[in-house]
Amino acid sequence: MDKEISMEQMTNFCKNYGFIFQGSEIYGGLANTWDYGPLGSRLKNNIKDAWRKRFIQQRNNAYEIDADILMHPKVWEASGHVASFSDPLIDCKECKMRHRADNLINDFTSSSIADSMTKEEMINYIKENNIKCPNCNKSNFTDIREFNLMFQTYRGVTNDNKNVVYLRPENAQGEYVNFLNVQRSMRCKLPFSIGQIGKAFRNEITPGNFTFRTIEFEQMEYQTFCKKGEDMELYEYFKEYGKKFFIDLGIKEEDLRFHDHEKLAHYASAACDIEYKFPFGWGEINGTHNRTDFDLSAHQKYSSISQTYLDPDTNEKYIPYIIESTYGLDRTVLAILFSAYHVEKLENDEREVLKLHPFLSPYKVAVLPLVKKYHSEKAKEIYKKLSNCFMCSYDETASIGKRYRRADVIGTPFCITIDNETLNSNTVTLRFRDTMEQIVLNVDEVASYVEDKIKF
RNA sequence: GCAGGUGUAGUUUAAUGGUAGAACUCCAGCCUUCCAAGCUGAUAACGUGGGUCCGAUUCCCAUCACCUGCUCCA
Repeated sequence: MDKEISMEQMTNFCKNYGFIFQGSEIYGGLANTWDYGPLGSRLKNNIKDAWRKRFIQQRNNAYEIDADILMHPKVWEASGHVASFSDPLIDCKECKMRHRADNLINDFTSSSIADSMTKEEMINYIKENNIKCPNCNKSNFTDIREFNLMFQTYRGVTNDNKNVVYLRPENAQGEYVNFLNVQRSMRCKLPFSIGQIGKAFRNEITPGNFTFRTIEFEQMEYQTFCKKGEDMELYEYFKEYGKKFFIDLGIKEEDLRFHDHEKLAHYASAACDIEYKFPFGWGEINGTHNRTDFDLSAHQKYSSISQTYLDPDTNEKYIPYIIESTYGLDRTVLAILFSAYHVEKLENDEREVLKLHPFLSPYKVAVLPLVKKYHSEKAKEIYKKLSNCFMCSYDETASIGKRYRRADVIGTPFCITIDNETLNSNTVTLRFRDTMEQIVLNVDEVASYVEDKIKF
């Protein structure tokens, strides 16, 4: 961006132009929920399509699925989320600092004995050993409260514990439990990939930065199943492939960086984020993980269904390794908005312009009659025709200059004006958003001209 | 979850213990033949709930939401 824009200004921008609205706004809002408006959902869907093109269409042996949000509860036991997503939290009554009880004990003893303790055992241990708050050095804690990051609900009409189901906290398990289904039905050989776009839910209390951290969020996930030994090469490959994807979407390379993890999640042997430089600092927009054979092994154990692959080349049977590359869709939308937002100084004026990749733009062409009473009939005719090919907008109010600006600020790459020449010789003036250059085209050439320019 | 800040039309804001004025935007009309022109008109706001008070947008309390910084998570 040429001009710094704060998170607050971006929030207002998104509201003003119909990209993103606060969730349940008329009721005062619900924390960390945001609704995509007409332009925001177009942008988001275009990003999904761009991802599909790069990750499914243009790659060999890659398949998209659409798994259910609700899955068998055992899935989350196998994945480790039931255990590791419920942290035993404890608050210091003196300084109000919140801690994890198991960490307090483990740090105190320099061991991992708390990992096998129950809640009561942990409370007692802290009391007996007079473990102090690391912040204020006093020992006056609340009870332990377990806070599970997974949203729980119940199937059936009774709130019986046996009927607990979870909203998925990640999409990945949908791909893993369908590994064999996809492999058989698509006759896949390793390595192959399963991608999925969908919503996931995490019941986090932590505040978000606009849509950066929300309780409901959408991911574009890509799981590549491979032979052990080929995993690290693929891992490195997908890190770079992901970065290139973001650059192709229009994010500047200097606003991106890799962040290798030292502390790893329970399922991963290697993890690296791609981060974007947001106003609040660097924030993760992609995560690439080497999940090894952890997930499929766990599902084999919990389901008693073999998750092995018979390698036709070597006749070996083994559980594949998985390289996961996850894209936070809402975060990608936000990063792209920040990247695209510009304020340009003109001679006596300035313009706000969203320099989106044309493929991502909500509208591809704005159709503008030069003078409403002379040209609007013809313009509507052309608008109707072009709308068969791509999203168009139509604007006949206020001056032509103002209408150009309206198109600029929402990222429409092309404007065509309908004037007397259109009526006489069937030509229109086509104007580029980025350079404000104009060319004259025959009406019948517009669609194919634009189609060519909006490719991803 | 902690600390601080903010909350008045879509946006930016003004004033006020006696229910609010503007600019921009948007809409309608006039004008206008290529980059936010002009004129006329219209719509539109005190986050929510309590309390004090004859009366609260204003003072107090609570709550909700957002922003900033921590913390946490990945």
